[in-house]
Amino acid sequence: MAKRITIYDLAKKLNVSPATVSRSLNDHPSISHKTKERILEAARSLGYRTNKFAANLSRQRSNTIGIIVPRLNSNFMSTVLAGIEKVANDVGYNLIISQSLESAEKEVLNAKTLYDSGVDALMVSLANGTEDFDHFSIFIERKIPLLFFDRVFDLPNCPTILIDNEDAGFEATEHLIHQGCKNILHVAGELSRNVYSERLKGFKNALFKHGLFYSEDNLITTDLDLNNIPKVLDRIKNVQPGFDGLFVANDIFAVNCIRELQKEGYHVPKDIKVIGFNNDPVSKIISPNLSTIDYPGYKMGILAGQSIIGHLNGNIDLQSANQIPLRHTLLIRESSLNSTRKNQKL
Amino acid sequence: MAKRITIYDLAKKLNVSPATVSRSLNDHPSISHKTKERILEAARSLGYRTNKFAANLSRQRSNTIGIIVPRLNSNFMSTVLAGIEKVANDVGYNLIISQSLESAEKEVLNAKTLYDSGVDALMVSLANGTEDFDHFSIFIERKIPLLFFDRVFDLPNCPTILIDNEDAGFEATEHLIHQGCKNILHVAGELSRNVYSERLKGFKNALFKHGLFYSEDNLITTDLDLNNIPKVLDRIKNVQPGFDGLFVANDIFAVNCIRELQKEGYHVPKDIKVIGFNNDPVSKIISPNLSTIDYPGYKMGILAGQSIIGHLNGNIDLQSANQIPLRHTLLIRESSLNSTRKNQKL
DNA sequence: AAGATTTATGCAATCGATTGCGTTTAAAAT
DNA sequence: ATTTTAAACGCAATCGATTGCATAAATCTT
Repeated sequence: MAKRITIYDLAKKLNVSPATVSRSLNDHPSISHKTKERILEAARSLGYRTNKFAANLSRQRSNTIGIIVPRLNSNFMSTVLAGIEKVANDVGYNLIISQSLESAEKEVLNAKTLYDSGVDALMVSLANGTEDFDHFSIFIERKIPLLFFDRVFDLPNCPTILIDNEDAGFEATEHLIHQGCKNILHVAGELSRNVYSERLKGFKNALFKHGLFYSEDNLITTDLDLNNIPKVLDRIKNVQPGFDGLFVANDIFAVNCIRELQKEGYHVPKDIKVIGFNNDPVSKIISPNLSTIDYPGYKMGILAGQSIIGHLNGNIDLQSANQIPLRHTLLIRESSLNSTRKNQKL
Repeated sequence: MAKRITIYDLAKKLNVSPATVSRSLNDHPSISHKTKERILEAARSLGYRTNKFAANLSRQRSNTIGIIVPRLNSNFMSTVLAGIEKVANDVGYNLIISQSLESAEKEVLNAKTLYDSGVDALMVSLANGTEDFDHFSIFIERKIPLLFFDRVFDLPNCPTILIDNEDAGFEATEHLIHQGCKNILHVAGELSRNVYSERLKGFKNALFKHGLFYSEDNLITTDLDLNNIPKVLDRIKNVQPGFDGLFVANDIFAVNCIRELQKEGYHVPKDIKVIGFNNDPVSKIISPNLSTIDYPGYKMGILAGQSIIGHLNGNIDLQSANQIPLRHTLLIRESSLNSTRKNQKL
């Protein structure tokens, strides 16, 4: 109905200058308490709302943080986002979220759009397909804070937030070994991404440490899409000597493997012990419950948010710590346990 | 490094007016092909990027859509968002996503912020706590397209996208009845939200149609947070005659109920048949597989996105259809089946 | 070749808020 | 009462792109 009201309208109505109105609205010290009150009151009653386009243009910032993730609809990712949104929202920042759908081209496009949109900072979890990083250089040149989380890449001055995937992979594998596994199959994601290559490293290290043999047979790399399950089953059924352990880089994939294995008559953990990664809610739903690595997504989001906002506010405190590590936890559940006396009920 | 370059820089360098540059960049018809080429080329080589603050201010729109959801980190919601993001991104719109965390106050705040941010449209799935809708009126006054999805409210001229929850609830319940259930417990969400109240309606209708008795004992309303599971278990253990059916308004809650029931020695579906809602991935992981209602989240996102973009572009085609219905599907799986000869393996 | 059209471009106002600097007014100092 | 100092406020430029209208250049008519 009524036109949108501006500081000029307020100024005219109250016989002051637009500058005074602006300063009042922003609680500038050099405005008397009285006039501030008057102006705030008028603004309230007339339903004034600041025009962010103008404000942004003027002060060259948007109070907006851009985010690029591979996909929104994964439990882990949406949990991280929830964490980021929480802290961002608390300090008055908006989030523009876009997904690369694992495509490098889309990631490039998204980065451009977000740059154009004038985001004050950018947070990225890399697509599987991403090979080069030129699309981020404009952010670096323009000193726009850039942060990677989970699927990271080391760029100068860009904080990264992640767990020690190598160590986690090591722990997971060693746990299986402790449970008696001698021949373990590792299902990894795209090795171009740190999270998967690191976990694989840990896997190999553990095998090596315990004198177990590693060959190509012990590894399947995939994009972890569920239609790759048959590949895993084939491998398990056809490779001799048979596998007694399975370490999957992702819980969703792991539980689906278990279901398929069960359909084929395998008994988990008796015939083959399984451990996943992420502590996705499904891990507690599957029977037997899935052992896994807890990967604190929400906390990661919180930390990522705090770090970037620290940057934006010029707090040099934590930012010097360019690598922010997060603690993972090995969760031992039924799917990996050596069934000695564990067979009564569950 | 170098300052950000503007149309004025381009204009000066090419000896044309900023207006010409602007028009070229926007492929305005009244610019000759030749100069357009020159300008585009220069823009490219100098790395010109449009300043959206200025553009937005000038043309009073942002190419941005605001979204408020209860929470990001639910499989259903993030799937819907993925769908919205897909279509929005394809036509050059950005998404600002915020979560209300089921709090009415936060929803109000988010709405204000998004309004201030100058979103061209707003899409909302309501918080449990929301009771009044004044925070949306400014959008309506300003003719900013407003759309509700999933958790909706009927406001004049606001499209809503949802499935027929009443019908779905009815089907789910009737299915249990067909499987022989005589005494069904329904676990509902907050009845202030359409999705849950409608499902309850369907539940009651089905009972009524089949001559089954309904009392308060047959209903538990909760916020569907998992720490309410004990309530459900208590009810099931203590009410006589015992329940032989369980209809839960949400798969996650349902599968956790099943797990707990199993721990207490109940056999699903023999002792009690269970059906959920949403077709969350976990429904296929739980053993026995959970019967449920398929709720096409991704498609909902796509439709919601298309609808709002249709509005923004002035396509009156589908928008007159203010209620966009989505088809749900009853998925019959093991958790609800009358186990006649179904007991061999699974 | 002069006028009528059409095609290309430029001028300048506009979008609304911010902010450095200068000016006025009020309070404090002497 | 006069000068200093500080507190309040206004002026006007600025941020960068858009766009209605006017004008100049090119093309077409006859």
